[in-house]
Amino acid sequence: MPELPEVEIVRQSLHKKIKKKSIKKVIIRNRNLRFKIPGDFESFLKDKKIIKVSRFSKYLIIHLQNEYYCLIHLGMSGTIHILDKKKPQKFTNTSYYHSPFLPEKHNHAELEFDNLKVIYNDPRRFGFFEIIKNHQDLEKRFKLMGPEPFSDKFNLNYVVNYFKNKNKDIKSFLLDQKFVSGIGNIYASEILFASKINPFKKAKRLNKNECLNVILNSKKILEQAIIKGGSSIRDFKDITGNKGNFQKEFKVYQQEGANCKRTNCKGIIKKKMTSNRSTFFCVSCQK
DNA sequence: AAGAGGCCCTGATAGC
DNA sequence: TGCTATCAGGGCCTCT
Repeated sequence: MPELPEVEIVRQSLHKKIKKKSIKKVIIRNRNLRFKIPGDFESFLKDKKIIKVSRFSKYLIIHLQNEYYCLIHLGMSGTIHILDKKKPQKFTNTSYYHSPFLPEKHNHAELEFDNLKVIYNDPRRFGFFEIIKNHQDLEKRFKLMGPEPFSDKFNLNYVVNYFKNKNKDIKSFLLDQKFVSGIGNIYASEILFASKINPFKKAKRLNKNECLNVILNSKKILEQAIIKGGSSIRDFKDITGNKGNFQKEFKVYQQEGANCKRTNCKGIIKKKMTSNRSTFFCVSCQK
């Protein structure tokens, strides 16, 4: 669910809250996430100081002392909540769409600090944790993935070469983390609308200019989403914390049946399901 | 080897 | 009311 912009919003507030603090206690209530949390997970974190929280793609990276790293992937439904023990009534909500109240169920993991608790909640359990024990392994871990849209590596040469002879449709490539990292189902549709490209066009059929538009719009839309605090498509009516606003900017996502927002376009927004995922696009101006 | 599709899981909502 | 079906922002695995 959370794509790069949402994970970045979580990162920013998490970093502010826990940097330079030491983990006093680790509680795992349910080890059965996307991947099983190993039995020695707690010992890697306990009594370690947080250097900083960074991010690659949709992964949060908690930098621990001694070059240890704890990766967190939120999957589809993972959220992170911070409970301030000094003000037990109030939650700082680093998730971008839940209500400010801590959910009662599915709080699978807790990191306790002196006056603070970080709680990982994930109903569907598609998220996961991963411990990485040195800097080289961290680099290796993300080397297998494509560049982020913001990276200089995500340029015209890279994309044009990558798409040669590729018979898969362009939308699938935007979701393919080996091609580009951080884009998910919402922003893929939005990027292709902005680029006036039909999501089901085969990648090898894209000309240079279309490739360039995909590159530029990927950067632009993700940047704007971060500035707007991410997208909150569910449950955001009661948020007092970091409420996202980018969902107000959706041009096609969840806009099935609406008129195309492009001036002078008379098209209708259509939704198409392929392999259980929805794609939204204008039938008229996306060629 | 690339590409299509199934599957992991729970919850919210729609339709009968 | 209570059942069933469908869909949700991800990504790994298997089959062809």
